[in-house]
Amino acid sequence: MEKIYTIKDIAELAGVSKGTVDRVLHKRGKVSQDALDRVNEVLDKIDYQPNLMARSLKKTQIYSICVLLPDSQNDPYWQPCIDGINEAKKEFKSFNVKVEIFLFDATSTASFVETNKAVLNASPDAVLLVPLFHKEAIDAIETYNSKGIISSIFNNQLKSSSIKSFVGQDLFQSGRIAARLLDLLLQKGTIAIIHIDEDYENAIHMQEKEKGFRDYFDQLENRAFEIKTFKVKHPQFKTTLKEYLESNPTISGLFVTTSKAYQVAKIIAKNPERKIALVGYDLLENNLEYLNNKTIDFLIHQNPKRQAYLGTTNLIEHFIFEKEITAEKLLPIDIINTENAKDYFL
Amino acid sequence: MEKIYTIKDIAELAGVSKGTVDRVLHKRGKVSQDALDRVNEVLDKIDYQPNLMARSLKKTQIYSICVLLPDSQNDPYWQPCIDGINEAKKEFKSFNVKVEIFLFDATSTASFVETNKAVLNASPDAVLLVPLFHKEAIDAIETYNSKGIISSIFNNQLKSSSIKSFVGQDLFQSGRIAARLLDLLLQKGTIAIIHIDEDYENAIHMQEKEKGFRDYFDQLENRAFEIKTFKVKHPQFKTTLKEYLESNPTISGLFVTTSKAYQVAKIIAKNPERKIALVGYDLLENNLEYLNNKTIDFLIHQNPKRQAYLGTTNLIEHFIFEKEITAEKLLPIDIINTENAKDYFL
DNA sequence: ATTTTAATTGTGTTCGAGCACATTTTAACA
DNA sequence: TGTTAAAATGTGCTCGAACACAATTAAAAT
Repeated sequence: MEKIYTIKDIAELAGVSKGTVDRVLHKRGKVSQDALDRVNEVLDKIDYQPNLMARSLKKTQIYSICVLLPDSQNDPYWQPCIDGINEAKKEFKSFNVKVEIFLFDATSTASFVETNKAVLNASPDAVLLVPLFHKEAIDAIETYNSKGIISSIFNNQLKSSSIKSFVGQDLFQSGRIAARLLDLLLQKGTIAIIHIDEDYENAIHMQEKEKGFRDYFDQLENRAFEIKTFKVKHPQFKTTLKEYLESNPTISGLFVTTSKAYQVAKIIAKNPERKIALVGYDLLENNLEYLNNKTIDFLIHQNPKRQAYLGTTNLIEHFIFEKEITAEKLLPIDIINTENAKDYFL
Repeated sequence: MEKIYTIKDIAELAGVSKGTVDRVLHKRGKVSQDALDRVNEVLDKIDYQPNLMARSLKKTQIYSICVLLPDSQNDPYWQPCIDGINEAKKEFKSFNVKVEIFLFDATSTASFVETNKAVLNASPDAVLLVPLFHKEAIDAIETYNSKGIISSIFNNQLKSSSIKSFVGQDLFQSGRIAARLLDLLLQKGTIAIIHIDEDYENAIHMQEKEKGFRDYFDQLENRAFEIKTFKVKHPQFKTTLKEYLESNPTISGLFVTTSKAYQVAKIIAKNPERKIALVGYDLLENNLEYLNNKTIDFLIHQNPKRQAYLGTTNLIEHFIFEKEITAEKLLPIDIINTENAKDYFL
């Protein structure tokens, strides 16, 4: 247990006053070369760790962080994020940080833009956002950057030099995991990748998952599988998928790239004679229902709660502990079946 | 954003001095009924949150926590625990807590007892330990309790009213998960539960896993499986298991209840014509090797790092933030295959 | 050499809680 | 009623860092 040095200790060792040490440490005001050298000599010799309690007690500045994510009203996937953010808030409530949540409509680009404006209006020190809309997100992040506001993202990856941090999963690998599971479930046959609802061209996450999925089967020695892709949007969803399955009687496995596996499950559950293996995403209540009755075989957990929690704490700790912001944090990709599902809610 | 009250604020509101408020808050010294009522009235009305920075700045007392776990020299399973504890140490290094690690020999009851003595000698404020030896652990915990030292455990459950906290997994459920996976892999046939090395009668964790495993198959409607149990200790391990498998040619699945699945894998890998499904525990390097060459189909991750981390932080936060100690924290039981294994090392 | 100005260095207060000690009030007793 | 003991209450310092401001020293200008 090494000695813990204070500014006063350093001042004494260097033969100057604590004011001078302070000036050296914070590079403020003018210090003579002589004093500078003497203080630096001491600083080199010892490992000075500023007392964070004392610092944050003195500092009256309150850091402000805004978190921008989709409203869970339209998509329950986002609800756990709110919980994660609130957990982070609670954990650091004694510190000088204010965390505000801003929700936008995941179906509306305009809403995303507008909410970003509102965030800008609050002029926070940092923003954590879900960059659902590629172009608009880039714009927003550039604007934040130009105002000196730190931007971090979670859930989706998005390349931009203005982004300080990303928390999420390796979606390519995520696709591979789905592939491995269906390989195990089926051994051979035809599998369809189902992209529901979102615009495939703009949804990089779907593309990445598909790439990983196909990559797995491409690398398999025996070409026992045939992989198809099926894209469908909501309004005609039910009939279209039904027809698709009927016209492709060889399909014995489905990989749903979004959290909407329950919608697919609802359809295939109506025809229990035809056993179709089904792998999807996220622990929504609807999904769990079909997981428990074994219509869905596996769910892949994207851990939105932890993503939001880590994204938030990463920023908080940067401000109050001067921690470096972790540029990329990839969370484990959890495989969920009937038996371990409920453990993930604690 | 509600106002943050200080002791001074409360004193003014109640019309007393901050000394009196302090006495009320800490129930020390004598306070007149009148003053007590007035302060409590204010306290009821507002939500006073003591400033933890100020508190820990003032308090010079250093809390001491000892963590007692098996040496990873004999069993690499324990290495991640050390990492988890060090992570906790690092995170809270600015605070007045000292965390010391004590290692014992997992194969020696005497070593466990002795290490507990050493811990007692250090007279810490709390102890976090792995209660590997049932009787001796109970004894140690009782001793700690009698000296006013808080005891928490992780990895193994152990019932005692003197234990303040347990971090671990639901082992019964863990067995069920293994069962579900083998069900999926095989659909039908004979499966053997393999208990390696440890003394089954004293290893409750093995018993619980077996119970859960059997429970799953008992609840299955179609009795498509036959479940056997096989116990073996190290010296004769190799030949015994080989003979066992040869004399039971119908066995097509194995469930190894410890982290030693690689030892089993080594044997069955020698006879690749006979395909045997294998599910085991823990992300040891040896296990991962056989997972990657698909001799092991699934590993169940017991997350020792996180267990140790949470056990430690739980105690630290109790001391510095006066948080309640969480009595039981059950971690999710992660299912690992070739594709998601490496994600768990971040 | 003396004044003025700039550069450097030191001192003292603050943040909020905790606690020792000083002071005041109340109760007890002669 | 006065004295003393006991109970209650208030005051002031401390923790370490930050920062404003005062004090000192050095350099420049007269």
